[in-house]
Amino acid sequence: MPTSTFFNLPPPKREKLLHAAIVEFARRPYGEVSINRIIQGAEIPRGSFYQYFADKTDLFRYVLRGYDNMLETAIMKSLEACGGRPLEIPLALYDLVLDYIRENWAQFELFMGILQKNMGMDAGQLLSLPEMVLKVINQADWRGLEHLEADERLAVMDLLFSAAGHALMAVFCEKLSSEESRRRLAIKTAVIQRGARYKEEPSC
Amino acid sequence: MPTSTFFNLPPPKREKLLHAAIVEFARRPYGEVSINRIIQGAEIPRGSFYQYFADKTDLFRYVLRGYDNMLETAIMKSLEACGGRPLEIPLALYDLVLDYIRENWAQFELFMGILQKNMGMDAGQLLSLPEMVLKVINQADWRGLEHLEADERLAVMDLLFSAAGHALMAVFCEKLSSEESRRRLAIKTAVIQRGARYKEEPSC
DNA sequence: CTTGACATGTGACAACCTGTCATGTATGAT
DNA sequence: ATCATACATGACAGGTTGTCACATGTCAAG
Repeated sequence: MPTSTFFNLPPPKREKLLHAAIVEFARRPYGEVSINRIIQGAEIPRGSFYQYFADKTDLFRYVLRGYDNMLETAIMKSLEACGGRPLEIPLALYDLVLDYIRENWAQFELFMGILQKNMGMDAGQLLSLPEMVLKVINQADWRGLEHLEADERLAVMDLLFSAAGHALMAVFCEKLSSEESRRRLAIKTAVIQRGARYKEEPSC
Repeated sequence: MPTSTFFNLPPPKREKLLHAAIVEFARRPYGEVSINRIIQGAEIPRGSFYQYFADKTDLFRYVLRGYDNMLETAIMKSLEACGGRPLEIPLALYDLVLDYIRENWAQFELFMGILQKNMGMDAGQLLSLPEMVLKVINQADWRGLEHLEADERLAVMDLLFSAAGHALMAVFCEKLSSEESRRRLAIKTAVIQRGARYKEEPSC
């Protein structure tokens, strides 16, 4: 947690520091992030930085927090966009995020840069995705689906959100075109919906 | 790639260096790995290290490569263990890896430590999992299943392998017990098999 | 043997990094 | 005007990496 001193800072100074930090985190993997470069970017002396943040992880945690709300908003919007139908949510989320990316490219490039460069370090645990998935499950409308136990709902949404995350990451890392990545996500959704069933004797 | 000099090293020396590196990578996140500690552990002078490896990433890549084959073996064994039935493979893999972990704890703790501490940095791209998944798809026996296009097969196995990976990681990070993690993986498998279907008018 | 060409070993070094801390400065209450 | 508290600051110790000039092996040809 940043110190109270940081929050008492005049907003322009605070934001300048934050921006310098975001840029640096987006450009290099965590281990190579240099506080020196950050304070140069923010034009504050070294000592001041440590007045505001305990260390690099403290700053990193704080930076990521800032994106958590954004992601939650996107998820809630996509829940709405597909009328609460749970299986459609991850695809809607994919579209929404990609649209957002195109409009706010600079912003998102930073965010994805941070995720890409640091995922695994801590990012996974810092973004409170698991909680968000639970929230979505509770708010989604499951009535149109054949009955699923709570465990099964969790399983389905876990699979789909994880797939959506991979799909977005693949686009950002330029491993796949956005169309191809969307197509694959759609196939995954469809397969989960239809099921990969073992053959049975005809029963009707 | 390590230099040829490295490969010309007398095996004991080479392995001592490698072991020191593995231990260090397993103990700290990539950015905090200290070449100083590695060369102290291996009892070689600093200059020698740079005669063998271009830098830290070069060493890291090489270390990870060593585990790639191990993983491939495990996957192929699990393919066999479940008689080629594709949907069972990830569960079999989960069991196999967990058994292996219990028997070769020291080895695997290192491996998982490396993955956990560095995943996202590069590990995902270094382990050639995507290729392995393709191989499994080709070798599995899809005849028992209702027809799936090639794309759909890829989608299914992608979902399941990703789920298996998460399941193992959850156990290792002690976020879940091995039983609970296996249970969730089994549910995911079952859901994918059965499908999360929208209700239809009765058709028979 | 001796020479020389080449592969390998070596540690001092510059240049960078982080987190601390003693000291200086502002600000607001009394 | 005094004082306490909050804040600003850069020099510093101790760590890091990658390089490089030089020392030492090794091996084939004269």
